[in-house]
Amino acid sequence: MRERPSKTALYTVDAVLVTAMGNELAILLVRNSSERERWSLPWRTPQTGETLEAAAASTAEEALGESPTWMEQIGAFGDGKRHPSEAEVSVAYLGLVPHETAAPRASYTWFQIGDLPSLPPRQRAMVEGATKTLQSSLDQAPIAFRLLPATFTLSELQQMYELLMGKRLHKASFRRALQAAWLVEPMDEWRSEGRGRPAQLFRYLPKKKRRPHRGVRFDFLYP
Amino acid sequence: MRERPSKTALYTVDAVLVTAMGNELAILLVRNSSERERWSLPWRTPQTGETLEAAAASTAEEALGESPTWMEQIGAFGDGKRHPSEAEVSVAYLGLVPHETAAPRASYTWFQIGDLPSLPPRQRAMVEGATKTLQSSLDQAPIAFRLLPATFTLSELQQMYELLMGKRLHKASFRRALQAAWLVEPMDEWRSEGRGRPAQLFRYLPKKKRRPHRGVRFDFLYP
DNA sequence: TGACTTTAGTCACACAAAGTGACTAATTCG
DNA sequence: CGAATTAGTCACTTTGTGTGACTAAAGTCA
Repeated sequence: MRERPSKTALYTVDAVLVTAMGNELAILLVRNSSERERWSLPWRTPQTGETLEAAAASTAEEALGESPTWMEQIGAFGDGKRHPSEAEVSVAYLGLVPHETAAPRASYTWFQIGDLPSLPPRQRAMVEGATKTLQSSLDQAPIAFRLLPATFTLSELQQMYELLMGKRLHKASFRRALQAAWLVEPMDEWRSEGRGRPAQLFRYLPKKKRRPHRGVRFDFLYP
Repeated sequence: MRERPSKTALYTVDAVLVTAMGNELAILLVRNSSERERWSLPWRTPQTGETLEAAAASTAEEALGESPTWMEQIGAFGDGKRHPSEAEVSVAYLGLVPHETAAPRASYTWFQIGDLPSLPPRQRAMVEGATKTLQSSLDQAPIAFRLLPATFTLSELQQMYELLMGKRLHKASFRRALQAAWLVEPMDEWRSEGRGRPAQLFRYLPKKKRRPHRGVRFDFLYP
C-alpha cells in the first residue's frame, strides 16, 4: 500500500474511520511503515475498474476486518497540500464503526479526536471535513445509530447524541422527539447495568412517517 | 478543453452551474465540439499546481465571463460511468449564478432542470448530486440569496424559496422567520412592479445572532 | 428487612415557535 | 371614483420544546 507505484497514481482513496471511545470520538490511524513514529489515515490507490466506494470499503476492511456500518463520501481534497502518496487528489470517505465490534488489525490504532498525532496536511483537512460532515448529517442520517451496537438502551442513545452534539440533552425532550420520529422499536429484553432499574433494549427500525411539514428554516449565520 | 491530452489525465473538474429561470432551476450546458447535437457540463482537466476550486472557478468564468456568487464542492464521481474525458474520476462543483447577470458565452445554454437533454452518465449523476446538495444546504447556507441579485424584494425572496423547496409558503410565517434570523437589511428604496403597492428593497446582510438553542432533530426517514 | 441510592421511564405545565386568515396600505386600471 | 392587485402586519390557534417533578425497579448497606 505505501510503496510508490512505478507510474505515479494521480489519486488515492482515504478512509476516515470513526468510532465512539469513552466520551469522545476516535479515528483510526495506521503507523507509517517507513517512519515508525508517524501516523496517517488508511488509504489506497484504487485498482482500475474499482469504484471509489469499493476502494474505501476495502481500505476499511483491511484495517478492521469488517465493513463499517455507514460509509459516505466527504469529498475530494487536493489544493497542493501534501499527502503520503504523490497523488494530486485524494477522495475521502467517512466510515462509522460501533466501538464494540471494532478491533483494529496490527499497526492500526484508535486515537481520540482531541488527542490526534500530527498528520500530513491533506489528511488533517480530511479529518476536519469528516467532523463537519458528521455534524451536518447528524439530523439527516442515522449517524448515532451506526455508532451503536444493533441493540441499545435509550440512555445509551441519548449519551451518543450528547457526545455528537457536544451538549447535554433533557431526557424527556429527547424521548418525546424520538417517539415522534418512529425510529426505534422496543425489544422484549431488558439489561441491568449494576445499580438502578434495568433498561429496555431497542433497535433501530425506522417506520414510514410523514415528513415534518415545516416552513423555511434560516439556520445559518454567516456567508 | 475538449481535446484529448497526450498522456491521459486521470481526473477532471466539472461545474454544475445553476440559476433560477422562470419558475424552475436551470443548468448551464455546453455543446459538444465533435457531436454538435450532444451536450455536456462544462469541465476541464486542471493544470498542475492549480487547486480544485480554482479549476472550477475558471471553468465557470470561461462559460459565463464572471464568477459564480457561490461555489461548493459536490464530491468526486467515478464508479465506471462514462464521461466525455477518459478520466477515471471527476470532481464536481456546484456554482450559483443570479439569472439577471448570467449571460452565457457562445455554445453555452441554460436548460431548465425538468427539460435537460441526455447527458453522459457520470455527469447525469453530478446533476443529481447537485440538486441533492442544493436541497440539503438550503437552510445551512444562503443559497436563495446567491441566486438573487444584490437587492431584492421580500416577495422575490419568498418566491425563490418556494421554487427551491417546491412548495408554497405562507407570507406571514416566512417573514416572521426571516426577521428572527437577522439576515436582511432594508434599503431606502422601493420598487413599483406594475400594479399594486411598491415593495421595499432589501439586501443580504447577516448580523450576528444567537444560534437557535434547539434540542435534537430526527429529520430522516430511511437509512 | 427496610431506608437510601441509583438509573429508567413518564407526566404535566409553561413557554416558544409555526400555521393561518383577516386585516390595512399603497399603487394601477378603467 | 371604485375595483383590482400586490405589499406588509396583526392576532389567534395549534404545535412543538424546555423543564422539574414525579413513579418504577433495581442494588447497597446498616
